[in-house]
Amino acid sequence: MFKLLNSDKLVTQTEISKESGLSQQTVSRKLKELEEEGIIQRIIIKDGEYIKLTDKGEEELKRCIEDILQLIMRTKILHIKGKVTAGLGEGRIFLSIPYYIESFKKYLGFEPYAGTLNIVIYDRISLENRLILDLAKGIIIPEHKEPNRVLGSVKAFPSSINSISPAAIVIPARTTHPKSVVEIISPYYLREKLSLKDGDEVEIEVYL
Amino acid sequence: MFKLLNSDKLVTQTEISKESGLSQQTVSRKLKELEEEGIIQRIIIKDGEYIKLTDKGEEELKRCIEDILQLIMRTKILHIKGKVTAGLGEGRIFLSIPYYIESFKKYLGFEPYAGTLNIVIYDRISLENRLILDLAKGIIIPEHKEPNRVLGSVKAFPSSINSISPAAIVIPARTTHPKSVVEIISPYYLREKLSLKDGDEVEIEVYL
DNA sequence: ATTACTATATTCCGAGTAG
DNA sequence: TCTACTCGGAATATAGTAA
Repeated sequence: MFKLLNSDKLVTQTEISKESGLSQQTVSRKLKELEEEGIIQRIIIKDGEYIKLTDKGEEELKRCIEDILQLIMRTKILHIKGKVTAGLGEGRIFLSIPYYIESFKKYLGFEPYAGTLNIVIYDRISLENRLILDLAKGIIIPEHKEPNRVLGSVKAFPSSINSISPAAIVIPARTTHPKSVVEIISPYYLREKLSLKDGDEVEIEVYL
Repeated sequence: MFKLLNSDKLVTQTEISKESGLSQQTVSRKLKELEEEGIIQRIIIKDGEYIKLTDKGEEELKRCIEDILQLIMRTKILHIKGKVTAGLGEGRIFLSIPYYIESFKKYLGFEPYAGTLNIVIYDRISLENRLILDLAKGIIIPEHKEPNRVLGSVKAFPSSINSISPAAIVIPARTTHPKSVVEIISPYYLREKLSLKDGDEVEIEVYL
């Protein structure tokens, strides 16, 4: 049932019924209820219907994931692997702003080196774990208003990279990054400390 | 209900009942069912019970998270299958131009092998997914002007091919390709690495 | 084909209560 | 106190159809 729910494709209740093991009638009723609750939006035409999650629906599902995470994250460690890449860095801008440097020191306990290490993710598991970071709590460095600009909030996750710590994945609240890139800060110049060059694979352990 | 489920603390069904809004009787029955299904493990004593998720339970919950992620992911995974074909490659031209090689390294995190793998799509679903790529953001390798020529921008999507990654689908901004062909780059010589010959079917996972 | 209504069948919940 | 049973009523699912 779920898999077909956020499709931009035309689906029929019979298809959903087969996939979910429920009857077509139950699917009909459930979809109607979900629509009435504002979880999904439907366009019904002669040959079937188009179904889309609403923002509210997305929020609810994110809450579900958070609840589940609370449960299974006794292990509290996620693994993300990827390859070192240049550029793409919004993070290095943060590292030139005293407010963020002070905040990292205060919230993470270390003074960050003046640049970030950018990692491109290319496998499904790591990508999923990266998406979980969007939903997980993390350490929030709060928004900071200055006379002529607003410094947006940043979420950070204490991590180790190739077994070196401390380090942290930082995710700006407003990012233009694709979800397949993460930025690491650390007190060390990691490229040197780990002898990394573009394309080298690294393994990140993220502590939730 | 959930929050108390993985506790190493002693909990009573009345507590869970209050937290979940269900009756103590229902909690009793549900816990019994979960235990019989092997999702949780319980130690019941006079003052309450200790409840722990089993490995199976944890797996099931992880599957739930994956399902939900599939639904809400802006970063979606698309599947495209097709058959290996020779020629048609505009891509191999890119791979002889240093600017593109450097850019692929920078934006994708790997140094591409000097040739592309061309895939012909022949089924409706894959074709639809291919068309979605035209609309999706992807990773843009920007246009580059040189004294005597302009190197057009290229859109890339991190992918895996027959579970081998890293790899990327590359789509030139100005292409003469039909929409039913995609070009893959990778650090590997994929034909050899995957023992492919013309006409072999491959499955591509694309990360949006 | 579709989606969805109505009436019947099944499942589920919780009050009372036992152990 | 605990957990867990029985059982009647409520909620939910399906079969048969309508539109």
